[in-house]
Amino acid sequence: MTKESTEIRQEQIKRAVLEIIAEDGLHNLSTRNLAKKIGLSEGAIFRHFPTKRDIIKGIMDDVAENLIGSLRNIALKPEKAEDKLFKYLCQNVKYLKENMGITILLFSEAAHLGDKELKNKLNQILIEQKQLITKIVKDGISEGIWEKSINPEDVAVVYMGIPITFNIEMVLNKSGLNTDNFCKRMYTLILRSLKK
Amino acid sequence: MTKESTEIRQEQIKRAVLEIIAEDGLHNLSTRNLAKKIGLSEGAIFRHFPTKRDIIKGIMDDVAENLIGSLRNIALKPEKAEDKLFKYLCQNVKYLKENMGITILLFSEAAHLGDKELKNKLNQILIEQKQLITKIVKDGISEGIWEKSINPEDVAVVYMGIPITFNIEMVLNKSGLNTDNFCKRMYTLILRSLKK
DNA sequence: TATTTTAGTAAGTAAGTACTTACAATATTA
DNA sequence: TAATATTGTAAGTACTTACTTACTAAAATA
Repeated sequence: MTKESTEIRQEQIKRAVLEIIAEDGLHNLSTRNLAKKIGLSEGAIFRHFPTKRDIIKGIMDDVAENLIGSLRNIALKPEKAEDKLFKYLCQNVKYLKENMGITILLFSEAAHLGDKELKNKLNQILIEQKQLITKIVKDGISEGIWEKSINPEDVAVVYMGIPITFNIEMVLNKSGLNTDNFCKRMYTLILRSLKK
Repeated sequence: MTKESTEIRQEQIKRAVLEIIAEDGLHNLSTRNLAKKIGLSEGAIFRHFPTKRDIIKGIMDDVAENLIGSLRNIALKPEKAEDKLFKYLCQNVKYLKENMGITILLFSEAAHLGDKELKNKLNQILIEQKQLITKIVKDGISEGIWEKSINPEDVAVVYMGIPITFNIEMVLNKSGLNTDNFCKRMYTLILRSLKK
């Protein structure tokens, strides 16, 4: 066995978690299968992560950094709100498509409700996403292009459902839903409810 | 121990499943806890259901009958599309609120992907819901009150996200989200994207 | 009332879980 | 090169899981 640093192994383990979920389903996510996937013994897993929960925690932190980070970039740039909304939605959908396992993992953790720390992490991810959308909507209203009587937070709630529904559909009938089209179509609809 | 018929026990067991999920989380849904909740021995559970999966299957059939049944009633009635849309949304949200455990159960099963039959059952539930919404939108377009260039199926996708998001929020921060208000606010937004 | 069917129990089973332990091989550093 | 820190393994732990078995008590029926 070639020896690798903990850093590399941690990345391999987190990647393997998402692969197992996407390919074989969450019920196959055991430390045994995890080790098999990477080609390590089960004990080696625990050399690099103290518990299985810490692996999940690590993945959640990645989401907070990568997905939320890129969304934040889009939402806070000094661009036209309309363009930001479009880019935001597309980036969101794209990330979920490329990391299919993540959504399943996140919401399953929410469903299991076992761990308050994980629950809070997920909650914060969702809250920030909603805040960013709310911001974009407010920007558009300030620009004068969108109806000012609209409640930006309600728009955020409706928006949030779109990537989630997208992901559920992908999980249920792995049809090759066209991301580009999906993104544009949803954008068109949301825009209709925003415009004056 | 008083003896009860299989019919009664089956209902008790299904109800107990939802209670356990809503109160203690999905990770506490074991046949052991199930039996304890009802006050039976674990073996007795298997007198009335051949496997644990069959219990879940039974609950899914209930959803198909009760929720989808009532939604179908609303969607197919000869009423104004606007009124139907509102009632549909409210009924949907109300059902999820009263049967909190159900959504968690359904999507967790989707996430676990273990059983193709369960997956198909869930898929059909979602497909029919989308079809009903699509129908209402088409009705509104026929009535001439809604923009005919809109794709009714896209509206259905956006719509579907709303009850799901609602439920996720409920699970995550059991705040007493006002159902009436929630329903009206979301309705207002969707209506904006539909109107000419 | 006697018999048969049904619903219950206690105790077990095999398989799976996350995680540990004692030790060995490999890098890194002195 | 020798000492040390690090990463690996095989085997085992205690526990939980869905489900079974052998038997018993209570209804329903003849």
